[in-house]
Amino acid sequence: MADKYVPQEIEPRWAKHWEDDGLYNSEIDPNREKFYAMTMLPYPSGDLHIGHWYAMAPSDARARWLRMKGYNVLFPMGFDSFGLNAENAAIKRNIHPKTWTEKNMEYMRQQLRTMGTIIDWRREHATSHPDYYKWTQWFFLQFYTHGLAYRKMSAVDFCPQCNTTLAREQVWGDDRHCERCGTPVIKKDLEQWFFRTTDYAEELLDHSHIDWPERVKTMQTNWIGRSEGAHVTFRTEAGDPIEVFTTRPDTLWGATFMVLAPEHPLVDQITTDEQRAAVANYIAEAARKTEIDRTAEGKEKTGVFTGGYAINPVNDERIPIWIADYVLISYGSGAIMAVPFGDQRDFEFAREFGLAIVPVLRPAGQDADPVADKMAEAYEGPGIMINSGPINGIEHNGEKGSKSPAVAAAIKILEDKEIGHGAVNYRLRDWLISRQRYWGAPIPMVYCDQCGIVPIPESDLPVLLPDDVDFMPTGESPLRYHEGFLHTTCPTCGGPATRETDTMDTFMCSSWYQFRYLSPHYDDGPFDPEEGAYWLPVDQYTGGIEHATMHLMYTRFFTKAMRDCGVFGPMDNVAQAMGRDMTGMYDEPMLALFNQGMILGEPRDGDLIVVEGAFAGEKFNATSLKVVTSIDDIPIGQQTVTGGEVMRRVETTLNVRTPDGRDVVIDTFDDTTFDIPGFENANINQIKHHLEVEKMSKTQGNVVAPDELVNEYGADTVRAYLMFAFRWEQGGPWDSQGIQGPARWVEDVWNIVMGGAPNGPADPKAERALRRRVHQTIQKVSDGMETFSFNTTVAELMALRNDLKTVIRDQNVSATVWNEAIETMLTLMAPITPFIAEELWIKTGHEYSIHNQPWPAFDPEIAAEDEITLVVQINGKVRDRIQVPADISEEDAIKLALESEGAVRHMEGKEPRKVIYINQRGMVNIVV
RNA sequence: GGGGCAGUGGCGGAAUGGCAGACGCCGUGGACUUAAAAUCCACUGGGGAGACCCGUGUGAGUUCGAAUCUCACCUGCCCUACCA
Repeated sequence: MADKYVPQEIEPRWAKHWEDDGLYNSEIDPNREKFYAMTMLPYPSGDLHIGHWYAMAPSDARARWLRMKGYNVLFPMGFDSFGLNAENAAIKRNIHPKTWTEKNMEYMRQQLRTMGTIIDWRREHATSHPDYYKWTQWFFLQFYTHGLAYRKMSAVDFCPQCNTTLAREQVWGDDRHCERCGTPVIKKDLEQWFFRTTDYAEELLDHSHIDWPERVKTMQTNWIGRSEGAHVTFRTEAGDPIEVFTTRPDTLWGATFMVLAPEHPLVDQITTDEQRAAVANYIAEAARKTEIDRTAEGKEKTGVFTGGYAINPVNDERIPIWIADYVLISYGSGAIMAVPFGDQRDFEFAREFGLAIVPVLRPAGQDADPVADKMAEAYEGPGIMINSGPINGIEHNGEKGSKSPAVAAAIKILEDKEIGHGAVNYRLRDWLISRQRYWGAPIPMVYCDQCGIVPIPESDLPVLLPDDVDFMPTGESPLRYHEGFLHTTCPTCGGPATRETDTMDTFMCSSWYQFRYLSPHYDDGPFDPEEGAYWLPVDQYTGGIEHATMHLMYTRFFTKAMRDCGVFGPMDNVAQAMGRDMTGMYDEPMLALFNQGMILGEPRDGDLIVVEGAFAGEKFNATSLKVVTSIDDIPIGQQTVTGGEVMRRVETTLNVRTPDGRDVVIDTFDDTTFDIPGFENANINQIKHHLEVEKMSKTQGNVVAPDELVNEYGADTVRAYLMFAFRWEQGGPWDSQGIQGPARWVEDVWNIVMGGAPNGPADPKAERALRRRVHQTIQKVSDGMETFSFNTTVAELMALRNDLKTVIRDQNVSATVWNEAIETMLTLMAPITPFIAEELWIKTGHEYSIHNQPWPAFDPEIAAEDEITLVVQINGKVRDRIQVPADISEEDAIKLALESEGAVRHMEGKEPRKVIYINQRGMVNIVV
């Protein structure tokens, strides 16, 4: 063969050619339908890992497919380049975050270019560049002006490792740890900036205009946590109001005590002198306890009586006020009315402290009222109200909110008596955006003794990050110690003022980046209205599920807030002139979303070793070490020889599991001899340790480097493998053997195409069969691209390869039919393996570029089978298969089926009771 | 405790009411080779000489027909959690 497949030569050449030509430059074209496809932008950690490839390459393939289908496609890329990693690197390695970030981005750009994407690099942006964060700051000012940003002192979550506050969404898990570093958070009282996300709670619950995965919608819905009920105002004996939220206002007549969160502002006032010491003690205890301690104690209720009393507004009963840490200051009003009869937590608390329980409902289907002393747990089900004055006899049907007649009746009474009103409460909190860190966009505000909080005028943006800063992790922003940054003059009065030294949560930068791609160098606004009117909104977004309640909520909030601040106004006229109807187009950032899965590390057994040496206490000091092939070669229970499977290696120490299941720690030294088959001068570094299926991480040693794969196999093969290996939405553990399949496929295609057309006598039947297969492949590949079923898409193309190999062996189609098949196959492959498709396209005498070819048209007539296998079933079991013409009539099919050998044998002369004919599947089922 | 998703060969997976296991990896046998790699050919869910039988986490059900629909259970993963 004259020409061998050398991806290392082909791929860089085409990558350069395409870029020099601007083949993938996306320009506004009102005559063509646009498609804005986007993948979540990477953080510039410094190395593109296999997860980036897995997220981007299939997305790129789909964008390419849409492009060939005739859409004007925009597929941009940028960097989420503010953030803690850069700052931590600065502290650790004494490199400036800017230097570190820029260097990483430069390297990653090069890596990304090997992937063969249709990224339009002219539109790249990085969120840490001043011409980007100027507009992040501008959005802050817009939100501030429109009342969507406010500053408040509150108990906020603080990560002691990252030395900064976190938004509620960024605190994860049972132990409430930092999303980024895993350290449990602590509470701090701080003045912080918030965005009013809760104003949008109701709108964020509405997912009806977006095609997003159910899972994401459910997670967001649960996160927002809407509950319907009522606000009720109780009063202390002194007349101070205590507002509570309840989902069960119908049970108000059973409220026998109140509980305040220990941090509640009224606690001090209510507490009587006798109780003061006990209360102070309890508050101190609660503050001291970490979240972990609280959970560790399970649901054991603790609390203290304040000595104070409140009046139940519906029946004027005098009820005691307690404090307890099961009431959270951060939810609702930080105070509850306790109804031990109908709420399990209140029930437990009442039983613990001997408080009154008043039944207020007769459970459905029972003919006697419940007796408080006999109850084992609270009753939360439906029934008829009792002991509840004006609402006695009304039904609580178990439905939530006003759908329950009893709840509706209770709300009416509250509103009539003006002691409360129907209300909706959300679990969602306002978004805390202040971060006490350097490497982020400065919040553009100043504090003036004369004028108070003053926004920086738009014309003075951006507020630049100073370069010369000490990166000491103090828990306060390093900017606070930068005199030149800190001290400024008040924009209003010109007097001395200090700047806000906190920076913004980096999720703020990524909340609007889809807009900046449109015009990354535009100077008169965050994006060019001309571009926006054409490209917006994003048609297809792809990325990981981990951002369901973070980035994906924030960007939805941001888009809606932008709309309400009038940011999209300038686009309207342009859109109208273009003939685009933008109704509802500013409500959601991304119309469709697809979540790809994650690639996990490859599992592997550790080396089996036999070690000679001696035990020194618990450890075994090795003099020689040998890798063996069988567990039977390892002696057990000896003093000078041990061994087993290597489970872990830390420096020169090995953790080994012996054949009888014990764990031994083996120390090796400079003079320890190593005998490892396949290595000349073996050393400890060549010992392989056991790997479980886990997330990839450097410390685990299970990281797959895409650069190495590209060097070895070429980007086309890596792309194809990532699309073929798993269901894209699922992901799974890496399999280093599996890449052989796609590697052979790509190489086969090369050899098939370079081998040229067959030259034997053509067989019309074989020609028809080949054309049929080609058109069936067009349909299946198109369907697969549409539905993100990339694995079956590649499988179909592999199957076509198999058929072409058969044709080569049989040498029985004409050059015309052959060439048509090759042409179509290359076009179908172009989105998946862009380099080899282009190279072979040109080599087979076609015009540059294959990536400007239209997607092949599917012809159902050519794809139709003319003969099918008729499956004959008796009572649902396959008993025969017969070849019949595809257009066989029902009668003929049934007749042939009844006469078939297998059917006759299994019917044993019985009469068919019923015969079912399935046309589409070519099947006859005979019931006897 | 609440909510969601999933369970198919040794492995990744295909089939969403109609021939279970497409496509690929691994494996086995053979060809080529002094040999190996690569490549090519054949086989590759289990049982059985075979006709056939069994088989999609378990058990029931609906149906002429169930991996697919319904119910219960088991297992795993994800989210959430004293949310009033």
